[in-house]
Amino acid sequence: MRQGEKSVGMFFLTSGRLRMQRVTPDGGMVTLHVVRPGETFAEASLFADSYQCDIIAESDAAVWLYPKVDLTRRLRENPDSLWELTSGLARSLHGMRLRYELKQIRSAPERVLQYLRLRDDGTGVYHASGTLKEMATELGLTHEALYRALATLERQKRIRRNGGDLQIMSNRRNDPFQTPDSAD
Amino acid sequence: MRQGEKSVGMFFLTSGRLRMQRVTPDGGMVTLHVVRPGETFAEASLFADSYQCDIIAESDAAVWLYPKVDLTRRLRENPDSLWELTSGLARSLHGMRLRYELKQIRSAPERVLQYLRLRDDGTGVYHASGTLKEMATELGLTHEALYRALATLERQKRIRRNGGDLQIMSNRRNDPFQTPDSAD
DNA sequence: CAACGGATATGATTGTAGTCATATGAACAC
DNA sequence: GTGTTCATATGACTACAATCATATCCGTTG
Repeated sequence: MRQGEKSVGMFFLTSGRLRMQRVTPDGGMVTLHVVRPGETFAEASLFADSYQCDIIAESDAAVWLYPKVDLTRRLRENPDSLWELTSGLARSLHGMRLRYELKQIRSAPERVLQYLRLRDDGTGVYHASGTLKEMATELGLTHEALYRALATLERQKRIRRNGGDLQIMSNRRNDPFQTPDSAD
Repeated sequence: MRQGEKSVGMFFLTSGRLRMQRVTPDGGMVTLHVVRPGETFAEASLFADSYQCDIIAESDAAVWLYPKVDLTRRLRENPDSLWELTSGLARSLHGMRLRYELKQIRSAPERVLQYLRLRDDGTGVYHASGTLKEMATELGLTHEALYRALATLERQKRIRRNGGDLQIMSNRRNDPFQTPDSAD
């Protein structure tokens, strides 16, 4: 899909990897976003007449297309579906903010720990879905850095590992039953 | 505002700085998002009954509240306003993706250049609105790193500076008036 | 079985952004 | 005029993630 083409609708990526990029006036190339499976993209096409960027498949990829005309009609006729789209966008936005904030953390061990905390469902156990390499990519680290970070955290007894499971070790300081933690 | 409290609505920050954070089950603290002036936040509160995080004012701050009940009523009665909210979210999402992608670039000079390219309106001139320090914050760099990056880019003749203006120097390959610069 | 590829791991080295210190210039107060 | 504050700038040093190399373990395939 090319910059300036008429927008046909919104997409959902089922497999592969896409790169959204733009040619800048000075002739340079800027990557706007890398799309990974499970993501919707080009949502803005619903509100604009043409795409403002190129989309390149970095590998064989499969997408669903939500054709603009169908989708807008459906959204107009059925307010609930629009509501659903909106809440989906709000969720995505929240997710992006989380990922962004995670990247503000420079130290690899800290970043990994916060990542695990975000995924903590209360049990404190994170069962690595997929490989550590994938987790490294998601964290924006090289896999080597992730291995080292996990080793460091384990050495510091801040996490425990068995097999693919990662368990955060409690942080509570004076706890028998939890004292209010100095919150920054 | 505290984790678990009943959600009262969505906010818009006019001044100050807020930190959205969450206490994790292990007693640790995770920053979810730092809100800066001009941003809306807690959009998800429209779709949930309670806030899932604390919001702390890091300085004196002023916000507008869009009360949930009023807003939802208005959005239900007036589909156009819902449409507007949705497109706003899509735009915010796009903006976050840009910022995220920018952070993937590790080299400070490259990051700065891409940032300028994103802001290129075609003239190739970026008039620094605000200080360079603010720009550094937005780029996720220290101000020292930004000063050095700008100096480097200027030395490499990839940008030009006069006063507060930053101009990207052309990169075009087949430009008769320009030596082909190995781009990327 | 051996051979291969991939994930996991760790060691050695390097590049570079962060950190701390310091200097200059402009704006402003008194 | 002097003092204060802030943005801008640069130098010195450090920390640490990336990079490259190497090794082990495992599952698959022939």
